[in-house]
Amino acid sequence: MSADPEKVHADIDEDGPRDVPRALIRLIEDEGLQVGDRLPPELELVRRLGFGRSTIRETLKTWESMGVVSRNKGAGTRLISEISRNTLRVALTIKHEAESLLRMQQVRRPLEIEAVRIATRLATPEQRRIISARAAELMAIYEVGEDWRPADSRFHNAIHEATGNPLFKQFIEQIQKAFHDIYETPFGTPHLGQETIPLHRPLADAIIAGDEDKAADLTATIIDMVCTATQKFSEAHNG
Amino acid sequence: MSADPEKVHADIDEDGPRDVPRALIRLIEDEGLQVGDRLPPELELVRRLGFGRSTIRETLKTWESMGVVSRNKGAGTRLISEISRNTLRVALTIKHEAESLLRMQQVRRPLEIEAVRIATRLATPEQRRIISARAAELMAIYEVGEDWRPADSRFHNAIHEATGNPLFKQFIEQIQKAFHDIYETPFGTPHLGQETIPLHRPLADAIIAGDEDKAADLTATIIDMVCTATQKFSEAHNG
DNA sequence: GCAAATTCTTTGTCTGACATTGTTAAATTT
DNA sequence: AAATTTAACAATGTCAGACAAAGAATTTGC
Repeated sequence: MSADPEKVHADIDEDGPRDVPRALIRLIEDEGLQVGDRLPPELELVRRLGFGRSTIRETLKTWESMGVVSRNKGAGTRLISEISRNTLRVALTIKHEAESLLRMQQVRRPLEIEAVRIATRLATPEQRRIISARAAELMAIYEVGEDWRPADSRFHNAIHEATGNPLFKQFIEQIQKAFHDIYETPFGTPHLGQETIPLHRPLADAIIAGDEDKAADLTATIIDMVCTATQKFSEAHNG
Repeated sequence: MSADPEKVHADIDEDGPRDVPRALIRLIEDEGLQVGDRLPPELELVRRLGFGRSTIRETLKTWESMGVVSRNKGAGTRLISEISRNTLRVALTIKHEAESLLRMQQVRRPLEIEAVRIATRLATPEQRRIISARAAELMAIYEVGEDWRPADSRFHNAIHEATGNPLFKQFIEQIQKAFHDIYETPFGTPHLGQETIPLHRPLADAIIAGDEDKAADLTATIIDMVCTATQKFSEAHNG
C-alpha cells in the first residue's frame, strides 16, 4: 500500500481546498461568520488562504454580484447572505425588451400553478391557517384601497412556504423582482393585476379545502389576467 | 452658454461608459457579436477599453459565473448567452442538502412541461425538423452505448428554442447546471435517467404531430422517472 | 498526405504599487 | 470639557508587469 510514498504524501497534503471559493467558504465556516459580519481584509485573506490578491478579488467580486457579500471602499467586505459549502449560486440574465414582461409571466405561470398544487396537497393545518389569514389581510387592505402589493407578496409567500420546497419561493421571487425592476423603471407603477385580487379569497378557500384542481384553475386564471394586463400595457407603451 | 468651459469639456469627454460592464456591452453591441462568437483577447480589451486587465477580468469572471460567457485557457472568451444594455442579471442561491436534488427536479418539472406545451403549439416546421433530428441523434447515440448526455441536452435545447421564450432555456439550464454541480462532485456520475431515453422518440413525435397533451404527459413521465431515480440515489447515499 | 513536434496565442495567477474612500483617533477650537 | 475639525490609518479599487499553463495553429519530418 505504501508503494508510492510521494503520492501518498501529496494526497495527505491535500487538506486545503484548491480554489478560492472553497477556501473562502471554509474560512467563513471555521470562523463562524454570520450574516452581517465582516470578512477579513483582502490582504489578510491573501496571507491566510495563500492565493494572490487579484484571484481572491475575482471571487469576491462575483459573490458581490450574486448578493452574497457587500463590498465598500474604505469599509470592508460584509457577509449579507448565508453561504456554506452546501450553498449553490445560480445566476440568470433576463433581457428586458418589449416582450420580456410577458415572457417572465409565461415562466412564472407553471411555477406558480405547480406551487399551488403542491401546497394544496401538503400544507399542514397550521400553514392553511396562515394562508387563510393572509388572504383575509389582503382582501381587507384591498377593500380599503391601500397598496395591496406587500400583502399580496405575503399571501403568495405563505403558499410557497407550504410547498416545503424553498426553491419555488426563490425562483418566483426572483422573477417578480426582475419584473418590478423592469416595470417600475421606465414608466411608474400602475398597480398591475388589481382586478385579480378578488380571486384570491376563493383561491385560499380552495387550498384550505384541499381542492387541488380548483386551486390550480384559479391560479391559472389569475396569472392569465396578469398576462393580459401586461400585454395591454406593453402595447400601449411600445406601439 | 460657454460660461464654464472646463465642465463643458468634461461632459463632452464623457462619450465612453465609466465602468467595465457597460464598456464591454457597448463593444459587444458595436461589434455585433452574436452568441457563439469570440470576444477579443483580454489584452486587446485592455487596449481598446482603457481599463486595467485585472479590472476587466473581474467583470469577465463574473459574467462567466452568470453563464454569459465561457472562458478557456488557451482558447478565448466566447459569448454563450445574449447580453445587452437591457439585460438584467438575477442570482439564486440553492442550499444543497439531502433533498435538494429532488427539489430541483420538482421545480424543473412544471417548467419543462410548460415548455413542451408551448413548443408543441408554436414550433415552426423548421424547428420541428430540428427536434426530430435531435431525437434521432439521441436515440442513435444511446443505442450504441455512448455518453448520451450531450445529445440529450441538445434535444431539450431544441424544444426550449421552439418556445420562443429564452427564459425557459435559461431557467432549466441553470437548474440542470446546479444539479450536475451537486451530483458529480460528491460521488461520480452514474448517468441518471438512462431509462428515460427510449421515451424521447415518442415525445419528439408527439411534438411534431402537435399533440400537446400527449407531449406533456410524456414529459411528465420522463421527469417523474428522473425524480424516482434521484430519490433512490439520494437514499442510497444518505441513509 | 499525415502525424508529431514546435511555436504562438490566450487565459490563469501572483506581485507590487498607487489611488480613493470610509473609519478612527488626535488636535484644535469654542 | 465638549464639540468640531483635521490628520492618520485601513480597506477596497485600479493599474502594470511578469510568468505559468493549456489550447490552437504552424511547421517539420516522414
